[in-house]
Amino acid sequence: MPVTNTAFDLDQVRRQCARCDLRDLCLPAGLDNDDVDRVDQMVADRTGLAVGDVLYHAGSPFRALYVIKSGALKTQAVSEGGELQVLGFHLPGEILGFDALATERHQCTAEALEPSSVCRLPYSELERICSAVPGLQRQFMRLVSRDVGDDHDHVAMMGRNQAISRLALFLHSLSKRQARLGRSPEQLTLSMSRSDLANYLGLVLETVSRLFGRLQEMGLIEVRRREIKILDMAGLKEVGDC
Amino acid sequence: MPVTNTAFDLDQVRRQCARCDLRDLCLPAGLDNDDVDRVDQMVADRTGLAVGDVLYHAGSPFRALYVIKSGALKTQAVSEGGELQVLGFHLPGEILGFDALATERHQCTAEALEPSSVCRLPYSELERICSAVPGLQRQFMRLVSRDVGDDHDHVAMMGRNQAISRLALFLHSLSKRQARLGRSPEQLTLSMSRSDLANYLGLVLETVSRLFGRLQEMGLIEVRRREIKILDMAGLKEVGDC
DNA sequence: GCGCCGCTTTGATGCGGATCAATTACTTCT
DNA sequence: AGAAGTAATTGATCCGCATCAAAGCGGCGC
Repeated sequence: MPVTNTAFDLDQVRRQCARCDLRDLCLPAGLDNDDVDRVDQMVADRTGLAVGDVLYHAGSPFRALYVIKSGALKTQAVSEGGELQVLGFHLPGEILGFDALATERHQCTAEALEPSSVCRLPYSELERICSAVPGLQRQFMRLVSRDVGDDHDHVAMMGRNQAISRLALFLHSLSKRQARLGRSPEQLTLSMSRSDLANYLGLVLETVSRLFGRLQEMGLIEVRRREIKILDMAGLKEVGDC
Repeated sequence: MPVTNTAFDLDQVRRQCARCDLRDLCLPAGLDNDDVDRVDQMVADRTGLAVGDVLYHAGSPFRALYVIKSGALKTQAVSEGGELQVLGFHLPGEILGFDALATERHQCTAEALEPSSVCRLPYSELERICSAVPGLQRQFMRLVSRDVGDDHDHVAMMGRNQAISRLALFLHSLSKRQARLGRSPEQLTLSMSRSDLANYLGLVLETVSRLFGRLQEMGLIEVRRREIKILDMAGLKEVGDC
C-alpha cells in the first residue's frame, strides 16, 4: 500500500477502472478484479481536454497510448505538400496512438472535438503488464484489431464512387458505434464540422451539405444542424451499398 | 529450397528464421539467437502459394497470423451489397490477418498475386511466446503498427481528388517499400492487375491506364505493361501532392 | 439590442473521371 | 504457327462532384 494524502482519495484514484462505464469495452474487459487494479495502477493520468485541445501532434515522440474515456476526438495527418487528411473520429473505449509504435513518433495529430477525457497508458508500463497478464495482452490486441477494422471500413467507404453512398455508410457505421456504447442508434449528435466530415469522406463540404439534404428528402434521415435522426435504417444501408 | 522427409533436413527446417533474408524486417528483428529459435519453433509451417491461391477467406475462423516470406498478396473485402474493395497489397516481411482478432473471424480475403510463401503463426503460440520474450512482443507490435500506418497512407491517397495524385503517390510509396526490401526503388514490377490497382485507388481501370500514359508523357515514368521505371522520383512526388 | 464571425446552406457553372465501346497486345493451348 | 482468351490501351460521351459565389443561420461579445 503506497502512502498518499488521504486514504479516501487513494481508493477513488485507484479504483476508477472498476467503476468506469467502459470497463467491458476497454482494456479491463474480461479481467478479474486484481488484474483490473493492475491496469488501474498503470494509468498514468486521466486528462481532461477542451474542444480544440491537441492530445498529441504528428511528429512528436511516442511515449504513451491513450484510451478515450469520454468525449470524441479526430485524428488527422498532413502530407509533405500540406494536404490534410482526416483519418478517423474516435469515440469512448477506442485506443489512440498506436500508429506511432513503428517509428517511435506520432504519425498524426489527435484533437478533441468535444470536451473529452482520456486515460494515458505509458507504453513501457503497458508492455510490462501485458506480459504478466495474458488476458490484458489479448484484450489490448482486440482493441488494436478493432482499430484496424475501422480503418478498413474507412477505405471501403472512400472506395465508393457515389458520394451519397459514402455519407450513408458513414451514418450507418456511426450509428452502430453509438449503439455499442449503449447510446441510441437513431439519434446521432455529430461532433465534427461539415468540413471535417467532408475531408474524412473524400468530398468537399458543400457536397456533404447537399447530400444531407438529399437523404432528408428521401425520408431516410432528419437533419437539424449537427443533430441527425435516422428514420429508415434499412434504407440508409441500402443507399450505402450504391 | 526443397524440403524432404529425412531427419537430416530437420536442422534446416528448424533454423530457417536465422537464415532468412527478412530476419531484420520480420519478427526476429532484434532478438538474440536463442529467441530467434523459439520464433522458429513457433512457425507451424511455411506454405507455398500459387497465383490466385487464397490464404484465408473473409468470414473464416481466425486461427493464425501470417508473415509473408516471398511473393506478394492482396487483401480485399466484399460489402453486404457485393461491392469489392481492395484493402492492400502486401510484400515480404508484412504481417497478415490481424484485423481478424477483434471478431475471431477474418474480415477480408487474402490472395496471392505472385507465387508466394508465407510463415504461419498460430495465434495462441504467438501470444504465449510474446509474453516470455519481451523483444518479440515489441517487434510484433511494430509490425502491426507499420500495417496501421500503411492503411493511413492508403486513406490519405484515396482522399486526393486528383486521380493522378493517387497513382503518383501509390508508385512513390511502392518504391519506398521496395527499397526497404533491398530492391531497386526505380524499377518496379507490379504484381497486380490494372483492375486491382484501380480498385485500390478508388478509380476505374481505364482511368488508371490513361494516367500511366500521362505520367509517361510527363517524363516521370516509363511504362511497359507491368514493368514501371521511375525516371523522376522528385517529380513523381510533386504530382502526388496535387 | 446590434454587429461580427464562423459554420452551413443554396445556387450556377465547368471539368474530370465514369461509362460504354472498340481495338490492340500479350499469354496459353492445341 | 494459329486460335482463343485475358489484360491493357485508346476513343467518345455524359454526368456527378468540385469550384466559385452569395446568402442564411447561430452563437457571442460589446
